[in-house]
Amino acid sequence: MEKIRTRYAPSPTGKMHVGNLRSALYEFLVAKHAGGDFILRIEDTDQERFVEGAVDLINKTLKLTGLTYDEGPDKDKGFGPYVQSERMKTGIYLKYAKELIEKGEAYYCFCSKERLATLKTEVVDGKEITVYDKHCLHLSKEEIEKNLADGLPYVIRQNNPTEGTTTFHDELYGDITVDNSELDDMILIKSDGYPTYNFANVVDDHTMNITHVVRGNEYLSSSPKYNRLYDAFGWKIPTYIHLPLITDENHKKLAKRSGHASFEDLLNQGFLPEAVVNYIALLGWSPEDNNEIFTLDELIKKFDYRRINKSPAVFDMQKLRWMNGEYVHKMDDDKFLEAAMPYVSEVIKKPLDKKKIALLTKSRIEVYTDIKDHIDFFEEVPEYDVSMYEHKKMKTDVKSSLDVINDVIPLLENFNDFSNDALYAMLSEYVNEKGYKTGFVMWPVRTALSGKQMTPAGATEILEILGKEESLKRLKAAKEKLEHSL
RNA sequence: GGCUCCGUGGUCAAGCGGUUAAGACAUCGCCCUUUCACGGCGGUAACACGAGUUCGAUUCUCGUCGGAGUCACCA
Repeated sequence: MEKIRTRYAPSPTGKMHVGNLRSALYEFLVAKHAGGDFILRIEDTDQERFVEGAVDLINKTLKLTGLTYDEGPDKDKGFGPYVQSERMKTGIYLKYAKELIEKGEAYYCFCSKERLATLKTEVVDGKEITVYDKHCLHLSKEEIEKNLADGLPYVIRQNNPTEGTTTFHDELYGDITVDNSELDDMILIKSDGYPTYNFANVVDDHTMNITHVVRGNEYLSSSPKYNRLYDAFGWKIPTYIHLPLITDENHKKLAKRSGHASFEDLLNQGFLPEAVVNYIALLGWSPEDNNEIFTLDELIKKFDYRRINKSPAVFDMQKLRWMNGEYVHKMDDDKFLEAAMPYVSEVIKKPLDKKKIALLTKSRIEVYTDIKDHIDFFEEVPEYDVSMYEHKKMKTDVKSSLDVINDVIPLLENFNDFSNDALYAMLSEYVNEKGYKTGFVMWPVRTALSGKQMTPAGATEILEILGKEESLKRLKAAKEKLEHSL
């Protein structure tokens, strides 16, 4: 059996959104599951949309996500055949386009923008729909020669039939048949000499021996045109696997232009690359078993493209957050600290044990950016209302809280071992003596220390971290606050 | 609008003629508890509709409706 070769063929026009990444992932998985090769090809034939640095970003993203390619642009060895603008310098696209002209499958077109504008157009949903009228197909040989000799700008168009049908096969969607009358004479070579995606992609996929073309299903309707190209050349048609689209919450295709989250944005929001990859793998595909969490290696083993779903999937930030949390919770403490410390340092300026504070948040956060809200009270007690001392379950109110705090302050003043265990033991003793319930004491103490309803640690842990001096300062402030309110 | 594709809970998603229609996220309740979270247990919630095929349709066929994609010298 031939070796499977897939490619990821992004255009360097900006950030990578999750739809792009998902395509790359599946292309990678289709190849790797079968022990094949995964190739990166940069499609930069649109000079106007080219964005500086986009290629680096693509490389960085693939590296971060572990989608390493077997062949692709290499800074050291030059971009070679893996960047279309470089590839074009060899004249490969024009050569093949001319071959098509000789076969009658393509033709020169000298139509000006002005003439094109006079063509019958229909406006639907704000989009202009124009069908080329094959005007230049009927130019005589002499006219073409003369135009070319005069240096008139031209494009090369595919010559598609107007009758009959074309059928192509997709591994997921089955046979798809389209009336040839739907196939317009798309441009193969632009007037600036660059090939269009439509043409370059066919020439490149063939010459690079791509066996499985895996791409988003927005290409489903143009695939028949590509197949006519393959047939015209007498080339073997690749296996097609069109992927269901990933949409936003409004069920619209994810797109860079609409400002949808890019992989970079997610990273900046505190998401882990592994979690993002894991999550998007599940958008349109599911394994045979019920597992949802797996490494890239496990994915490679399990991935069977026949289990890819055909219907579009909504990108659900909430589930991504959950999944990211799964990864964070399972992380080694050291690894967690490395990533979390910057977020902690951003809020904690006092000389507190930042590592200890960071670790408190590990089981509570889903993404790193959640850290801030959990720990800001360590730096400073926020404004809060005394009603926070009232808790039905703990059976506490303002009065009882003041009593407890009045008791606790001298206890702490005469206590020097500010470690969690010792503090807890000491306060438990007080609780027992008084015949209280634990929460009856801990709730007001914790509230006084934090000014928050929820904290990542219990009262005694907070005491330990804050230390004796700061803790007493806060308790006394709370005492005053409570007295004032009575 | 033409063409193409899609249609199981709010979301992801099993299912591939006979099931009490899985599971996950979210949501709700309970337990655990030094608050919250984690964890554990449980609840609410779905086969778009109409014909046909069949002893029997979520599953096959057709139609309707709904959604999306595409119709560029963008990819």
